[in-house]
Amino acid sequence: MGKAEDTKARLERAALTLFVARGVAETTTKEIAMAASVAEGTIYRYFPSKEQLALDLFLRHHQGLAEALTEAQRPAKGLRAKIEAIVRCYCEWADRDWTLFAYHLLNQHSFLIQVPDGMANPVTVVRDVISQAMKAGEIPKRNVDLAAASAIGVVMQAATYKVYGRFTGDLSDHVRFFADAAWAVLSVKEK
Amino acid sequence: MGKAEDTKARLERAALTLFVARGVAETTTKEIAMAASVAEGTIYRYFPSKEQLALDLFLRHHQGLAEALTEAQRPAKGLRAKIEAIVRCYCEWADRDWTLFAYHLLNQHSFLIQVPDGMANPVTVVRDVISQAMKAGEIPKRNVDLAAASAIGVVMQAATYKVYGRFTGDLSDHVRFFADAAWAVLSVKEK
DNA sequence: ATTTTATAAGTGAGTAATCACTCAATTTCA
DNA sequence: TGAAATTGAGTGATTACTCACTTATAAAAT
Repeated sequence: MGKAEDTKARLERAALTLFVARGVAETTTKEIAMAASVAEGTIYRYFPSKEQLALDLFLRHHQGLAEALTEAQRPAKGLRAKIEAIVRCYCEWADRDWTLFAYHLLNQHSFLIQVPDGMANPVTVVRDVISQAMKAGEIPKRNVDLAAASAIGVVMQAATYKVYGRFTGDLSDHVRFFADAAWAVLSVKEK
Repeated sequence: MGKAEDTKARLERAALTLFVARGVAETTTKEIAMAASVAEGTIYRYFPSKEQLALDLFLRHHQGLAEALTEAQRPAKGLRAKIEAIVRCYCEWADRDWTLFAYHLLNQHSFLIQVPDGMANPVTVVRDVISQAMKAGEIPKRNVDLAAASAIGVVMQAATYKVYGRFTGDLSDHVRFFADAAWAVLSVKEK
């Protein structure tokens, strides 16, 4: 890794850690610089602004996750298998870089509206899979967004609880449960 | 309503609306005052600081919701009925004052650690109900926090989607589905 | 090899703007 | 008429960002 790239990576990691620990607005450029062992001015050699740095970090993870989920579910046949593939991929992303994952999870509200049109999107991937399965008659037809939200919530709220420290250990340890639970949610029948 | 109480209520409502629309850190005291049609200084006759105002709003809803959930589930017999009572109560709170609800939902990260020990807590209520049901053998035994997170996620993620505008209409319209889905999550068997 | 030159990387004091909060003066109203 | 409520200009502190300058790196010329 070149010197410049190393500096940029150090800045991103320092910012990430602070953003998760104290929030984006509450983190100062001086703190980021100190944590990365550079002067404040150096930040602006690599990023046009603090906000852009924060957005870059978000979008990179957002797009990367979306593409990984797309690839993960593609070879799987049938909704049940696709769900498991998606859940496994998601949990592995979370466990691989928990700080980045937590940052993405905690700051969706701020950045989701700034996702460029056409950029790969984790939510869309899941929605499309569910929509297909409804058309194919694999699960009961209902409001797709509602069903997707509830199914996704099964995993995301567990991840959120881990961020809050309410439970510990790898998310991946619970892939089977999450997949079964999401499947159960989507299979709920109108009575 | 007295004049002072009216001013205080207007300030709270103005702050709430702005906090949801733009975030707490991004909302200035000047904006809050303008939205409430008072001078900036008036804020400080009713609240010691902007942060305390934000915390007050959060804690009042947090505690109110926890107490309502406790009452709602008490008379219900059996987990299935308790779940439905909890879900219905939660959705009604959301629909009754959506701005306050959205504020609470979007700012848990910042305020949850500041909840005083012993204060009624929505999460604890649900956790206890699930824990009881596991002990009673109504549902399979597993990590209570994990199960609670996934069950709660079914409803909370749907609420989050509504905040993002991904779907519209009252949450209460889907109580039956949420309850069925949460029940299905908790009933998932180890294989 | 040594010096010169060019470019990239890094620095940190300084700047302009913002913002939460104060307080002396004014208005409201019982 | 006195207490309570309100006002808004003022204050001190903070902060994102700039920029003139220094240092490191490497290529080119001698």
